[in-house]
Amino acid sequence: MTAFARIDRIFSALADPTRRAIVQRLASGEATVTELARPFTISLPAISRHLRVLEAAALVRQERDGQFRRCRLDTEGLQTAAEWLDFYRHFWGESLDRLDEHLKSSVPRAPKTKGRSHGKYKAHGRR
Amino acid sequence: MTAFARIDRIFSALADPTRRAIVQRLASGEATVTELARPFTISLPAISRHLRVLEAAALVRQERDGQFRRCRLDTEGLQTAAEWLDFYRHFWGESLDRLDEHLKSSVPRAPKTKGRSHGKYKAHGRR
DNA sequence: CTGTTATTTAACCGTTGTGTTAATTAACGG
DNA sequence: CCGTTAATTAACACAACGGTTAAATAACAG
Repeated sequence: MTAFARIDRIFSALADPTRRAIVQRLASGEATVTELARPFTISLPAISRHLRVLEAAALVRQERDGQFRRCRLDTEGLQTAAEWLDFYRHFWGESLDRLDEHLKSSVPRAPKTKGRSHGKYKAHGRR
Repeated sequence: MTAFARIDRIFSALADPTRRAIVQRLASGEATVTELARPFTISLPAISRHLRVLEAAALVRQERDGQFRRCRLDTEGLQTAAEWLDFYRHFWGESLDRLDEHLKSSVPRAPKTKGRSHGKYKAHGRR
């Protein structure tokens, strides 16, 4: 699986409020699917599918336990997302420094960044 | 604006690959809308709307500059998202410790977390 | 003024996501 | 076995999303 696909799944998964609530709930300990569903008004199948999305994003792991299915947080997804955010957050910090340098060297405005060598690329994976 | 709404906008915004690409691009410096659109195959109006979404999420700030509109990263959104992730990531770490303690005190399995006092709540904001 | 460039607004449309209910599979308990 | 509980699969409805093109707005340049 490509790094892009992983990031995409993680942020798509976290975009849904119900799924974020599930992550929050699981942060305080494991739970079965039915237990997870209880506080919500939505149906069990809906929760079940949310869990599959979370699992595909490496945000949740499920483990069969007889009749039950115990769900736990999977740190990997959270970690990956946090790294993505931090990377661009810090990158931005650095470029601020570079911008500062620029201003100090008496250049009236930052370069227009025109004529870059980006190859045209499509809007990536469908959604 | 509630904290929940802010988080929701941020993760919804980051769920789209085009919007993440814009964030990435802006990490290396400001750009106008047309400049941002260039590497993509999608139309300018599409980019324009993506930018409004990013702005509403405090991930991008726009500033009029005559005929142009200069776009820059807004650290606030990235920061907020990173904090959200870290909070639950660390919370999970702590509860692992608590789980460990539990196991060491010869309890066969972690408590079932039944009969919690969660009030039933709906699936929050529409999408 | 007039034309050109930059960007947004409006109207529309196909796809995807999320919810539902009904039916199915799996495991337990008498 | 049989009934019950846990969870998933299937089939469907509907809102929201992200794309498009055409038209509008804004600022600049002759």
